[in-house]
Formats: sequence, structure tokens, C-alpha cells
Amino acid sequence: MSKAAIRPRGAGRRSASWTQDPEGVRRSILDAARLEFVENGLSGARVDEIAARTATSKRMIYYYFGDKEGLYRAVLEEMYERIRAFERGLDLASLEPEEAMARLTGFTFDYHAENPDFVRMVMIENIHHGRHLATSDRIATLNLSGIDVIREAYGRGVASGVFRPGIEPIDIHLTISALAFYNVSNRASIRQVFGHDMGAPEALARRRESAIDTVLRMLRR
Amino acid sequence: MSKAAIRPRGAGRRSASWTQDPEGVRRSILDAARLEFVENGLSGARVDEIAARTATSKRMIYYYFGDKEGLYRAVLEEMYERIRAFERGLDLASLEPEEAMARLTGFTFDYHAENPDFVRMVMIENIHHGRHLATSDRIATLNLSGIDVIREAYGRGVASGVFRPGIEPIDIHLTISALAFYNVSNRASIRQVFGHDMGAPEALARRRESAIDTVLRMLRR
DNA sequence: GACCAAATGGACTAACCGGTACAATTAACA
DNA sequence: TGTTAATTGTACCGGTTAGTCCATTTGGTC
Repeated sequence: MSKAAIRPRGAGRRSASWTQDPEGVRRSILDAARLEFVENGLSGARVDEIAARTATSKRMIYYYFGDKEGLYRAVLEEMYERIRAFERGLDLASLEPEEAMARLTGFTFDYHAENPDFVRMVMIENIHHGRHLATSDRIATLNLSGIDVIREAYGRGVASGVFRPGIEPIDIHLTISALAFYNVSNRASIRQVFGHDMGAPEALARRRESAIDTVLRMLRR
Repeated sequence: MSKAAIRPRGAGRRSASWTQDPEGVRRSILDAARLEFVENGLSGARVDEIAARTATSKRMIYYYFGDKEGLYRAVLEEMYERIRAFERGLDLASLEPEEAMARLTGFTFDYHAENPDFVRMVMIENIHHGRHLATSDRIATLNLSGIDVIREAYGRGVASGVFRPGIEPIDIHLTISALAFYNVSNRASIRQVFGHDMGAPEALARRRESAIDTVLRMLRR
């Protein structure tokens, strides 16, 4: 500190050598940033804190992501890409309509329960009115298509007579999402206000069954 | 600015006189704070901005609320007290069980739709893991009892045979809340990702009916 | 092995922002 | 009317924080 202050700019000692690793550095920054943003939100997150969690320096954050918001956007985009990959991994077309819907609901519920980081990030982005989703090209071309899966299974169910007609696929999706999302997003307030722990294994299991049952009852004749 | 800088501390000109109005000042600060917190979150909110929206000065914020978090907590508490008043205002005991549940769901849905500020504040508080709810005495003695209303109506419904037995009242509450809450909380992300506006009048109306229908189907034999 | 673009480090800064010091005024009440 | 606690205004401060400047090293290419 004392000597550094009188050394000419940028003339400080540095570790003898290092190896370049652009992808590793990028990855390291993104991981650190995810932790920090998910915990503290966009304005609550500290760039210095992210840098500290990283193997590299703050300088690199700005080198690769431009500014704090650019980094935030990158984290957000990656998380949406992951859930999209999850959705594409679902293979429900071969199942009976009821079974397909039950599985979709269960898997969606599980994905949210197992990825609270994703839930928190979506909450944070909604607080910001979806401003960063709106300005993201990667998100624009993402084509989140849980809806297509739903449309297909629901259509088959209506055709075979097990489901009642007249429901919009988007409404099915919203119901499934609401039940899965809320269970994670509002865990803290529910616990404080009702003393009920939605994260407890038995509560979670009961809630999962309830969600599946609720969706099926909503769809049946 | 120029002359002010060389004037002794606190010796600045002030408006000739003023009338004391503690309650008015408090009210004014709380209203300004609600706008700012709800829009920007706890860490995103600026005390100077709140002060600017107020009829009074920043000094008063610290005088009445101690610090930024104290003010945040006061806003949070007031919003929870309001929804509690709403819940107590519901008179469902005189209705048939199905009608009571339908009304409760509809009213809850409407309350959330009409009070996005409340929804946003709860989101923000959940991001903070409910830390401020936990340290609030006013919340601790609040006794949010939508649950009691549910237990009563559900019990009657089971007794009269229209509802199936074995459902926990808290689960009924969670289902209702999830459907009502999600519709407001995730509006922005749903719009960006699916191009669907949950806030549009017709979408809102359809969603409201869907929520009521879903809850009743969940409860019926 | 000379050259150069990409990648990296460390110190530094300007603005911002929560919170405070000091002084003054008001209003209740004896 | 004098006293005093409650209330209010203005200027200011110290720490924090996003972002930058300058220099240096790496590693591919010809």
C-alpha cells in the first residue's frame, strides 16, 4: 500500500507469469456473478465482490462483459438457455395425454425446486420489468416452447375425450408455472407469516402431488 | 451554492416559518418510500430520491424511521396490515362452501391484480429471504388468517359432501395465492418470453375464471 | 525470432449515497 | 410567559463502488 502509492501507474509487481485462458476466465466470472446476482439482485450485487470470488481480476469483468448490466444479462441469458435445454429434453410425445401432463407438471415442479437460483433470477428480472430480457438478442431467439409440448398433449387429450376442450395452452402453462414457481419464490414470506416451511421434504412432496392433481383436474372433463 | 459553502453550519436561510405536522410528514414519507422501494427494491432505492418526492427533507426520514431499512420495514409492515384488513373484511361464513371458496379466490385474485405494489414488495422481501419480516414485531402479531376462513369453509364443504376430505387448509391457501400472485409477479417475464400480456383485460378475466374453476375442481369430490 | 493482437494485472478516480452535525423553530404546558 | 421536549431545515462528510488508465505478458503467425 505505502510503496505502491508512489510507484508509477501500472508498474506494480505482478506474479511472474500466467497462462491465457479466455474461456476459463469467462466461465469463472459467470459463475461468480450468478452467485452474487442471485443473492443480492442487480443493484445489490457488488462488482468487487464478484471479482473477489473469481480467479481473475475486476478488470476482466469489464473486458469481457462491458459493464455490470452486461454481466447481469449474460447470467440471465445462460439461465434461460438452461431451462430451455431442460424443456427440450422432455420427451412426452410418446405418452398418453394424462401421463404426459402429469410428467410435465412434475418435472417443471422439480426443476424449480432444484434450481432456486433460476427462480430468484426471474424474480429479480421481473422486479426490473423484464428490461434486460427485452434487450437481449439471445433471449429473443430462444423460443421457449413448453407451450408446444402442452399444445400437442392437450390436443391429443381433447381428441381422445379425456380432456375438455376450450382451454388455451398458454393458460395451462401459466397454471403449471404458477404452482411450481410460487413454491420456491415465496418460500421465505410464507415461512415468516404462516410458520410453514414449503421447502421441507414432506411439504414439498405433498405440494408436488397437489400440483399434478390440480392440473389434471383442471384438464379433465 | 457559492455563498452557502462559506456560511457556518446550519446557519442557512430557511423559509420564514412552518407548521409542525408529524403525522402528515410520516404519511408523506411512507408514501414516497413505497413508490421508491416498490420500483427499485431495497438496495436500488435512493434515500435522496425518497426525500425529493416528499414534502419534507431527508433529515425527517432518519428522524422518524432511523435508517433506510427501518423505513423499508415500515412500508412492508403497512402493506401487510392492509391485506390483513382486506382479509378480515371478507365475510364468507354466511355463504355456501363452494360459493365461499369461489368468492375467496376471486377476491384474492382481484386484490393482487389491483395492488401490484403489494406483490412487488413481497417479491422484494423474498429476495431478501424474509429477513425484515422476521425482525418485525408488527408482522409477528399480525395473524394473517386467510387460513381460518379457508378451514371453516372447507370444513363445511367436507361435512356437506361437496368437498373431498384430506386436504390441508394451507395447501388450499397456497394454491389460491400462487395463481393470484404469479399472474402479477411474473407479468414482465411472461410478456418478454411468450409475447403474452397477462395484464390485458381479457387475459386477466380469463385467468380469473380459470383460477376460480381450478380451485373448485381441486376441492370437489 | 520479430511482430502484433488478444488477454491480463494493479492502482487509481470521480461520483454517488447513506447517514450526521449543528442550529433553529414550534407548541404544549406549568 | 417562561421552559422544555418535539420537530424541522441545511450543509456537510466519509466510505463505498462502478468503471478506467497504463503497462505488461502471452501466444499465434509469417
